[in-house]
Amino acid sequence: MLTNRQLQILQVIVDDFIVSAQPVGSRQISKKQGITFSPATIRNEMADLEELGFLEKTHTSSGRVPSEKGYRFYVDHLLSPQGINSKDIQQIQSIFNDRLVEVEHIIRKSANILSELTSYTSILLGPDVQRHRVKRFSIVPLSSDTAVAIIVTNNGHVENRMFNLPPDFTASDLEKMVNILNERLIGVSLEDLHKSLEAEVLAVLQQHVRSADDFIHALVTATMHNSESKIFYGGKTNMFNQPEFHDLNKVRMILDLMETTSQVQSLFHPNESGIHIRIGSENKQLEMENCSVITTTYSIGDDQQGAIAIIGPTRMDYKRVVALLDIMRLDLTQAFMKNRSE
Amino acid sequence: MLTNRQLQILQVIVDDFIVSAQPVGSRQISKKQGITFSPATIRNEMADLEELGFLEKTHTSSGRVPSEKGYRFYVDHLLSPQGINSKDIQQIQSIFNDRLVEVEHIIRKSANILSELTSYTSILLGPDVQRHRVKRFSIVPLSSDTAVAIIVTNNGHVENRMFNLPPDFTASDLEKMVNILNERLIGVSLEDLHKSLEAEVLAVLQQHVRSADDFIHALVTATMHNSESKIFYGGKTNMFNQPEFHDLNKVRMILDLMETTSQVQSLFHPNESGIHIRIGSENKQLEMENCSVITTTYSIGDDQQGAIAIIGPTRMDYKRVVALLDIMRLDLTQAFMKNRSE
DNA sequence: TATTAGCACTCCTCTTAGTTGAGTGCTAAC
DNA sequence: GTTAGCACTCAACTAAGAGGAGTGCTAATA
Repeated sequence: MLTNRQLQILQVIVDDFIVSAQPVGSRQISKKQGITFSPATIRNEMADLEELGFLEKTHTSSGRVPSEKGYRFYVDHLLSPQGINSKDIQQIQSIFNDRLVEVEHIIRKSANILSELTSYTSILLGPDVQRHRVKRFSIVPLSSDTAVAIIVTNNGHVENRMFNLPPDFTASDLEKMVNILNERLIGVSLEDLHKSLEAEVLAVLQQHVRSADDFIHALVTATMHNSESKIFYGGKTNMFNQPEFHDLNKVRMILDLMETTSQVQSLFHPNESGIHIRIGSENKQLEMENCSVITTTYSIGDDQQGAIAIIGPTRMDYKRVVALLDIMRLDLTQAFMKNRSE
Repeated sequence: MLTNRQLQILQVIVDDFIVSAQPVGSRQISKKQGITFSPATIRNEMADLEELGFLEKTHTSSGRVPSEKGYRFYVDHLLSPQGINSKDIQQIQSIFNDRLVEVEHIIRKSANILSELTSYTSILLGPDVQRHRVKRFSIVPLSSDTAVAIIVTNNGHVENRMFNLPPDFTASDLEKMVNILNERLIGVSLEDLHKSLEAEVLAVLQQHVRSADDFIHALVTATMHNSESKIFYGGKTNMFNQPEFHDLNKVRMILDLMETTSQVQSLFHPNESGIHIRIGSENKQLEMENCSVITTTYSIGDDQQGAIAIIGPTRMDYKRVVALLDIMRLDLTQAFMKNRSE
């Protein structure tokens, strides 16, 4: 159990290091407001805190730097909620000024504003298209041998894909096919679609329409392929500002990670509400060992969910980011609720 | 006019510097195959070439480095066409193995392979959607007050956008509207669409349908907004490999430029066929003063055009990149022709 | 007993000086 | 016209020393 004084010192060190990025010395701490004891006392306490694993030194005679355990403790126990500047709140509100209908635009704008306000990198996940339900199928023939299949979902998302028509395919075949699809598949979620297509619809189709296989195949790949939710980035190069990322290799690894959809997806914890903080090696990705990732989710009507992540150095301004994410999450959720009931 | 010997020396220097990234000295040149004269002679020639502006020194007693003028001359007069490794050709061909129907997949794959083969950054522009023609309109109502408008183009591209339905809008209104749109606008190109909508269709619509303005507005913004052709990147972080980009600021500026659609668009010269090379400050963007950009175009059926750009340091392997782009351009053009006539 | 002043010690950082080596320009000989 | 020779330049590296921020420990103090 830490004493009050130790808590106080740990807090000062983390707070100071977050803004200065420099090891914090005892003299420096003693000059802080609220600190009533001498540098020597602080040195003793720091030695204890180091022994307990909350602090580290960069070399034998340097000041102290928070360890991952130190950040973790800070985040869990010392994070007093912070108010956000009214100017910043205004900027967030400006996302919703335009009365945009499209989910995508709102999310894109949110990503940019979040990265601007935090000066870190933001990643926003759009709604998980897989859980949308089919609202309407249609097929538009383009030429004698190609056509494009279109699926509209209940949330207004549109998936489409071109496919080849078999040579003996007629307009009436097409019409029959569309009718069958619309009869059978309305309300099926996209994630279940390929099952339904193959199990239920294929047999019926084959009875009424010649060579339906190609079409079913195209439809299956169309819905399989775009399985991931869309990803929006803000401030991709913001990390260049951080002194800990003056190493080209680190930056490169993180940028490369962000180009890999699967890696980005795994930064999030779907189905967990609230705000989550992963510090340094708590992240599963090796590339992220110098980063902290703060994530949260927001809802987009129904049971649809989106997610937000902020990526910064472990020396991140947790207080501010948590506060901003909290506002953002609520505002987005609210905006999409209003949208729906309009 | 340069003497043969000067040409020879300039060529050796550029060729050498392209692979080594180190200033080239007279002794080093004298050891190259085909060089029969002594370092002292070479030094004299180099002094002349420097006076003529083709070479530069990094400091008074360093070897020589090509100037921009030197690269320009090299590119214009010394670029012997290079054969490409059969393994590389095979890799390019692999793009077309899958017999993909979708233009987008082919282009995406091409971007990746180009960046891999060159170890530079590649940017591919997809077809200019603005020149597609309307094939079919449809509107799918989602709820009592929202609907999604869908435009399918002759090339199988699908644009869509949600909009709000006026409160007194009925299903028959919707049907009428769609019919009118399909009667009047089939065959209109997307770039002319908003004109046609406002000039021709709006009046007709207003006669038959209540409060059509909102819808027209949504349709106009839908087609305006996605006006740019899609951009695909390959090897965004490849430039980290180049020693000239060990400076964080340079890399950052270029990465930021690549996030700005308008800036990226202006790298290209639409409507100019063949291969174009911009060296260093020949690029209009200040961020690109250390880069060379090689661009070309390919055709996607009809009069549709796509474009390719490779971005690397001015010390780029022009020979190889030009050869690769040439193959790529032809293969893409051919692939899309085959696709259409299938 | 808890706190603190004092002091020796550590180690990073910055500066200066010296060495090495690759490369040049110029001159004079071939 | 070409080339060998030589003095000179300058970046890059190494070594040594000064300065300074900060620590840990000891002993004095409240």
